[in-house]
Amino acid sequence: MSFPMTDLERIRHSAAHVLATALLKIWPEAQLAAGPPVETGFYYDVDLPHRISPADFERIEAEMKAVTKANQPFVRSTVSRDEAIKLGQSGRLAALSERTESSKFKLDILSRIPEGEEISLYTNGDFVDLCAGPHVMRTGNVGAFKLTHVSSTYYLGDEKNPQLQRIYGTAFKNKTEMEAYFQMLEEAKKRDHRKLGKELQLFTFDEDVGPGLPLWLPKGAVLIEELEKLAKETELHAGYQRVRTPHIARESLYKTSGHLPYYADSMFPPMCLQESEGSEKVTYYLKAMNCPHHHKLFDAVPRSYRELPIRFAEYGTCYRYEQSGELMGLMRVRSMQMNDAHIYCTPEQFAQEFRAVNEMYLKYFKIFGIDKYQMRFSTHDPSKLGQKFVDEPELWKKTEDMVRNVLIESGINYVEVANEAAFYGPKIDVQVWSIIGREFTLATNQVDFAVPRRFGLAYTTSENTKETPLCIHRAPLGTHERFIGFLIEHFAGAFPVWLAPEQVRLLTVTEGQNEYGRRLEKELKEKDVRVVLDDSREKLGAKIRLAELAKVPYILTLGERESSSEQVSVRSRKLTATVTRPWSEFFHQLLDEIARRSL
RNA sequence: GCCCAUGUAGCUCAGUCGGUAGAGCACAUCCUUGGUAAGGAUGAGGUCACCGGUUCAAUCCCGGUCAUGGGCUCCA
Repeated sequence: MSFPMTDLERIRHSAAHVLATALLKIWPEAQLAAGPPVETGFYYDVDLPHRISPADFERIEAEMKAVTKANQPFVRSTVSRDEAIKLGQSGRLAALSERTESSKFKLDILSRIPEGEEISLYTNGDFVDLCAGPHVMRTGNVGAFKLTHVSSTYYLGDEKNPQLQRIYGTAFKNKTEMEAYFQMLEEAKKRDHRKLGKELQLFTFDEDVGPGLPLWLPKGAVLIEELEKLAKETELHAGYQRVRTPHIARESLYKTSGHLPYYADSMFPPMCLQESEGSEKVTYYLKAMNCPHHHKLFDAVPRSYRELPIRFAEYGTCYRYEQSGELMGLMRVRSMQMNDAHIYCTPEQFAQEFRAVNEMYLKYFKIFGIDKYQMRFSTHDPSKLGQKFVDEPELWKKTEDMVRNVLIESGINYVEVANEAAFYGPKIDVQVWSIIGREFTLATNQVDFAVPRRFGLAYTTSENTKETPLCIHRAPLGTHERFIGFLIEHFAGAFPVWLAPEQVRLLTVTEGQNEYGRRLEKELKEKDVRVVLDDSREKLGAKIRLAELAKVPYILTLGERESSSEQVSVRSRKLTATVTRPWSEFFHQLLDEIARRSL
C-alpha cells in the first residue's frame, strides 16, 4: 500500500528510517514495527529490553546525525514475497545485518500485505526496511530533526499484542523551520487553559478532592454563571422547559436504560446500602448521563401528541470515572455539568426539531467567534447491528437520512464517519482542537430511537393510539468544564467583556480621586457590572500592569484631569492608545456592549 | 489502565557529588501622592508530594504510593 506524501511527510518518513538506523547501531537486537510520519513529526515503534528515556535522546540523535551527515541514498527495490520472507526470517528486515532472531513484526506486516501487491524495500547504508515509501533522495535531505518524547503503545494498537516503545521526533527541511515550530509550541503553551486557569485564578484541582474534579474559583464561577444565563435565555426562547434531577439513581434505572452493560466501567463504583432492617440491599450510582432521569420526567405525566415536542433542559451534573491517564485539565474530567436537554417529538416533527438544534449551535458559535471546528456525522455499521448498535435497521436508515438531509439543507460542512454512532442512534459531534493539538468533542447532538422504547415512553396520538416518541439529546455548549477550557484557549484568557470575570478596573492616580472612583464603582455595581476599584497607593504604572496581567477588558484611569471633568481615560485591548472620554458616554456604551454580548 | 518524565515557599524556578534550604514575583508592615506595563525598606512564609528502606545522618540514594504532564485509532 503506497500513499501520496507531501514533501514534509517524505522528510519525516525518512527521518523515521534515520531514527531506526541509529537505534540499531546502538541496539542491534531492536525489533522495529512501524515508523510513519504523523502530523507533528514522526515516530518509530520498537521492541527493546532497554527502556528508552529522554536521557537516551542525545546519544540516539548523535547517531542520527552521523547517518544524515553520511548522506546515504535511499534506494528502492522490489522483491518477491518469498524473498522478503527469507530476509525477514534471517532478521535482515529493519536491521543493519542478518540476526539470529527473525524480524518478527516485519514478517507479520508482510503477511498483511494483500496478494498481488508489490513488495518494496528501502535501503540506506546497511539499513534495509520493508517500506512502501516514498522517501527523500538521500539521508542528508532530512535537514533538521529532534527527538521529542517516548511513550508506550501496543503493536497494531491492540492491548493483546506486545507492548512497544514509541519514540517520537519531529523533522523539517531546515533548522530555521524547526526553530519556528518550537517557538510556535512555546507560544501555544502560553494559551494552555491549565496555565491560564491558574494565572487568572479560574479553577483549581486538589488532591484531597480528587483527580479530574475541578474546583471553580470565584472568577471561574462567573464564567459558568454567564454561560448558564446565555443557555437559559436561548432555551427559553426556543421553547424549552427547565427541569432538575438528582445526582444519583438506583441501579434499576440504568438497567432499564441499557447503559449498565455498556457504561459500567466508565461510572464511579456503585454505593450499596440497606435502606431498612431486613430489606434487600439497594445499589445506587452517581449519574454519568442525564437522559434516564429526563425520560422518567417525560413518563411522570400522561402525554398527548398535542403537547409535543416536549423539550426538557437542565445543566445536569454528571460523574464519569475516566481512566486516570485520560484526564487532562478541564478538557477531560470526572465531574462535569452538561448543557443538556432532551427533546421528545413525533417522527413528523423530527426534522424541524433537529434543524432548530443545529441553528442553536451556529448561533452560539457566532457569539463566541468559534470558527475552527468540524461537524462529524456519526452513523452505524450495519455489520454490527445487534452488538454495538441496536438492531433496528429501518430506523437507522430513516433517522440517518433525516439527519443527513438537515445537514445538507442547512448547508453545513460535515464529515460522515461510519461505526461511530451511539448505540441508540446517529449523532453529530462538533470537534475542536485544544491549543496543544488534542482533539475533543465540544458539543453533541444525538438521535435516540431506542431508549424511549426501553423506558416504555409513549404519547397518545390523534387516533387515540400509543406511540413511542423520538428523542434528541443535545448539548450545544457541551459541559462547562470542556467548554470553558476551550474558551480560555480560544480567547487566550482575554474574554469578551460580557464574559470577563472582571469587566472594569478603576485606577486612581492619587488619593484625590478615591471619592470619584467610589462613585463610578457604585454606578457600575448598580448595573451589575463586575468592577474593581484599585485605590491602593501603588504608582499608576504598577496598577496598569496588574490590570493588564489580569486581562481586564476595560481599564479606566482616574486622575485629577478626569475627575474634575467627569471623564475617564480608557485603556482596552481593542484600542491601540488610551482615549479620554466622558464618563456617561463610556458607561452607556459599556452596558450596551455587555447586553449585546459583543465580541 | 499502560510506558516515560516531573513533584523544593501561594507562583516561576535555583540548590544540596548525603550534613534538615535559596532567588524573583506575590503576601504583610512602614516610607513614597506617584499620569499609562514593576518606587523603596523591612518582614513573614518550606515535614524539599506522601510512606517505607539503606545510612551516624536522606530533600538528595533505593523501593512503593499519590498527583501532574506527554503519549497510547489507523499507520510497510
